Amino acid sequence: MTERSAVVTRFAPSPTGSLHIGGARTALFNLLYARHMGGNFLLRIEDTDRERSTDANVQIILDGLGWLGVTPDAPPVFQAAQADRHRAVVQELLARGRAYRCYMTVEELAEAREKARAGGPAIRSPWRDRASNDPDAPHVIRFKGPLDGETVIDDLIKGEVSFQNKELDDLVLLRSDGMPTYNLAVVVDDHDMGVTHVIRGDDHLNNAARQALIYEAMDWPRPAFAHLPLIHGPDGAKLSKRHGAQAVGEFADMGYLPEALRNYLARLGWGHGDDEIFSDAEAIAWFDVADVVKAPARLDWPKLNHINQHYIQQADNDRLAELVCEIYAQRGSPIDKDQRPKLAGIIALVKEAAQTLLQLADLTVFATRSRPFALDEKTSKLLTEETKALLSRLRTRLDAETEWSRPELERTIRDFAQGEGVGIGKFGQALRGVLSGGVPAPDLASSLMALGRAEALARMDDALSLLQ
RNA sequence: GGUCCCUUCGUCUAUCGGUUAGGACACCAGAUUUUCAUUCUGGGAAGAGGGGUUCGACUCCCCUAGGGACUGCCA
Repeated sequence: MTERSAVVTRFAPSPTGSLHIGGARTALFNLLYARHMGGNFLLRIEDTDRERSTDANVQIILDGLGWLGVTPDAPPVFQAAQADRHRAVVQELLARGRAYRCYMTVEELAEAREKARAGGPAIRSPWRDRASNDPDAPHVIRFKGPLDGETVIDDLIKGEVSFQNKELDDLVLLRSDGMPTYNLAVVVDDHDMGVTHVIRGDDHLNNAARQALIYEAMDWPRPAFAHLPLIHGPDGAKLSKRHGAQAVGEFADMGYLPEALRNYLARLGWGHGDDEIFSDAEAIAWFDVADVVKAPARLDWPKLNHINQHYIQQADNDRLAELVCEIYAQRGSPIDKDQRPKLAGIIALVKEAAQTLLQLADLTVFATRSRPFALDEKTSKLLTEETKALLSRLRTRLDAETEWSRPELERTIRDFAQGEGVGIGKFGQALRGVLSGGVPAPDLASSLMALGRAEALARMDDALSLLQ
């Protein structure tokens, strides 16, 4: 677009709740675009609503972004701290005749609003053209918008969007308690922070016109706007709690890897040909806000799971072991630190079947449970005299195994079946049950590997003696 | 109600006037198999509807329908 020297984007969440998945994607797109253009990505905490903003929520946002790997290039700017600057701009607007004091009561306002909704014109305070200027009486300061003409937003995603100025009401700039409002604060802060590209949710498209008017009134250059469609739930409705999760912290708790969520989010509302799985570097090289899809996208759990599974396969086993340990701890059955290398080995054998870290943890349970344990009903039934005799002989063979490796164990099992003149099916399920106790386990050779010789043989002994 | 936005397989998307409308997830079938899963092969599946513009529209314009956002001294 223009020849601006350096691109500056920002993510501006309000700490009145947790960091939503939609917000996380907005932040990601801001980051990707800034990186793509070789610019900077900033974070601004919009805490002008003093009643609902909390430090805890600020921390949640920071933690969430950190976990996702979408971190700003500078410390966050806190909007409320800029209140003096905001007020100064309002004074300037007043001086320029582009704002006015409004003394309407809440009742009068409610009435005007009702009228506006019933088909009347946009809200315009009767004080707009009144001379009264008593700074001591309770009042708000409103923007004095133009009555005619139109305001055009050249949105990078939506294209040209025009608004009739007469439809735009005179928004409040300064509340009666002297605190600036959102629409004023964003404009001032974006200007002060040198933001060149405002990339934010679709829900702000209407505000863009009002904000454009403020830029104009201050004779400030307008940034480029890009309004992203919102993320909806699987049913097409606005994403909410009943859809499973909305806070990024919840996605972490559900066992998603940050790089998987990043990849999924990037693909949600944006595409690059047939590419589905790509690295951060590729995303940066390929991403352009102008390519973002105009329509809202729905969150699709199965696809997220699939991508997550892919990244679990790619992930380093020691890292996965550490994450799985955390899950064990959360579940109230922590594992000793020195067991971690062994856990990593187990993970290597079972991870192909895991779509989430929670599932990965489940898949390791068979190997980490402590002996002796009761056998499940199904396995008990399988253990007939005949099968036990088979397993007993197999135990001898395994005990004599010189090399405890997967291919070797596989061969031993095969040879054993052949030598006995039976199919693997004759004892395979029973052996699995004996080794695992009935919880999910991988193929026989892998299970034996995961347990190690001593543990595997001990478990067989347990089962065989238990049922003597 | 008003203003604004959106509309390609079930879902995410590719296509930037000329394609048998491609891919991925999901689904179905088959193969492999000692459970579950994985893996492999194959399959069904789309331009909301109606008008234009054009030699030719998914692609450009208009209308209708449906969905969404906003309509606060919230952000």
